[in-house]
This record gives sequence, C-alpha cells and structure tokens, in this order.
Amino acid sequence: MLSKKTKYGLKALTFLARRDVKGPVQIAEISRSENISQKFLESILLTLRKAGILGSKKGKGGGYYLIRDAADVPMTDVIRVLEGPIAMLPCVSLNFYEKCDDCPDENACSVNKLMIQVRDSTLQIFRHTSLADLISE
Amino acid sequence: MLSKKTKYGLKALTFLARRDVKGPVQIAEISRSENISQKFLESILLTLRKAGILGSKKGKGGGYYLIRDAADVPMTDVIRVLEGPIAMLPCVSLNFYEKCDDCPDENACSVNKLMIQVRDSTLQIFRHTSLADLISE
DNA sequence: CTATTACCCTACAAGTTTGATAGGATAAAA
DNA sequence: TTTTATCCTATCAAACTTGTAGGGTAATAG
Repeated sequence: MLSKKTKYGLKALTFLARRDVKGPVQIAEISRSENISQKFLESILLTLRKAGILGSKKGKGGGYYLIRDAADVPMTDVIRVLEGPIAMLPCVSLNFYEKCDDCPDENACSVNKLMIQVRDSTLQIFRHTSLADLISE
Repeated sequence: MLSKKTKYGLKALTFLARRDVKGPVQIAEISRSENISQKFLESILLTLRKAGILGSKKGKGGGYYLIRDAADVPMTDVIRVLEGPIAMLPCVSLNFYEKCDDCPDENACSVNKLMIQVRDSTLQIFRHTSLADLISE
C-alpha cells in the first residue's frame, strides 16, 4: 500500500507542476488546496528538497518550487525518495537490495521470480511516467 | 512491501505443490523445510484453509493439503487472502475499494490514474500465474 | 536595524500493523 | 484412552505511520 506520505508528496508535486507562474509556493497554500495537514506536508516537502527534486526559498515571498522541468522528474525518483523500494521484496530490489534470512538459494526461490516480474512491470510504468505526464492526463 | 505472512504462505503452498505424494503434510515439516516459525505458519495455513485454498486433517497422519490442482490456484487468490488489496491505493482497488478522504474528485486525481496503471499491470501477472507456474519455473 | 515571514529541524506521541509466542480445546487415529 | 496434530483465542514487543509541538534560522520589508 502506498503511504499517505507518498500520496501527499505526489499531490503536492502535481500542484506545483500545474502552476503557470513558476515562483515559490508556500506550504500553507499547497496544504489548503490539497487537504493535507500542514505540518505533515512540511516534512514531506523537506524530504523532496533534500532529494534534489524541490528547491526552497526562505522568508517573505518564500516557499517551494520545482528545481527541474516536470518532464525531467520521473516517478521512479519520487517513489523511491518517499516510499522507498519499488520492489515488493528486499531480495528483489535494485536500489535497496537485502538478502532474505530464510532463503538458502535466491535463484531457486519461486517467490523471488514472481516478484521480479512484478517489479519489472511496475518499474516500466514509473520509468516512463514523469511529473509532466501526471498533470497532462 | 510484501508481508512475511504472504511470503511464508507462498513458500508453504509451493512446498505442498511440489510434493508428488498428495497426502497431508504436517505444519512442523513445512516449517522446518522452509525456515518459518511454526506457530506463525500455523495461523497462515489456517487462513488459507478458511479461504478454501487448503484442506486439513486432524490427528495422527493429519496435516494440510491442496484442495485444488496447483494449476487452479491463481496468484490473485493467494495474494488477496494473505496480503489484502493488490492495488496500491484503496481508491483503485477492485476488491477492497474505499474512497479517499482528501480527494474531492477521483476522476481528476492524477495519482489515481497512475496507480490504476500499476494495478492493471500487476493484476495481469497475478492472473496469469498459478501455483503450478510458480514451481515449474 | 528590527519586525515579520516562512522554511528548517528535532522530538515526540497516539494508533495501527507486523511478526511471533503461549496455552489450552478439539477431533481423529492407534 | 492415549497420542497426535490441527484449531482457536489471547497476548505482546517492536516497528511503522500519521500527525503535532515548538523553537531555530534565513530572507525580506520598512
């Protein structure tokens, strides 16, 4: 299940991408428009900034803004930053790999093989979908 | 992320499907072979029995066994019973649908559209993979 | 230079889920 | 009637999720 953190993050990003004027947007405005707890959203936007997806400006007239063009923000980046691994099992994850305690031989594990298929098909979608695709649909 | 419950359940099912002799297999044997806590596995197998995927026999010589042929056990069934919804968002789930609190219009939600794509591609895999496919790979 | 604005950061807390354990009840077979 | 193995409920610690509190810091306005 997708966490609210990720869902809220995606909604905030689409909100920013949809704006024609590209100046900074305050947390309060996004939180109001998207029905997200302001403080919770604050921590999410901070994460996205540290990940290099958002930029920020302090003080009056400050806020958050997209650092790259929306077309250059693939879903893979956003999901990995907010949700973590895309794979359903650590032993199948490309970016967060971890061995299973219970599995003696990964290559002989049928669950592993199944989850590789799921990972690949999900990855294909996330790789070919950018923030720009999200708002144009 | 796939829970251990689902992972263990799948491993137990493949263990049963792989056996040539089709008699009941005791929890203890599966737990030993697959490195799963016996008591935890007990509750998982019970769930699978109540869902009509496994049958059981009490007393000496008892245990669990597959009720249907492995080819007639699709992954969709197993995953939904053990893991719950296949979709990453309740508002996108076919079998466990729930409206989002924060979304005024589901059809206008870009996150919703994205997750429908993910759901469909994952569903396609699970629908076309049976327990028999799992052990033959 | 000072007040205001708005992001920055850490800590924390309630609620839920997960993974696992304990212990006895029940049914079948020897 | 004893043994075996599933059935079932309760419980529990640890982890995670969602959200709140509160002060620190940098930028801007006047």
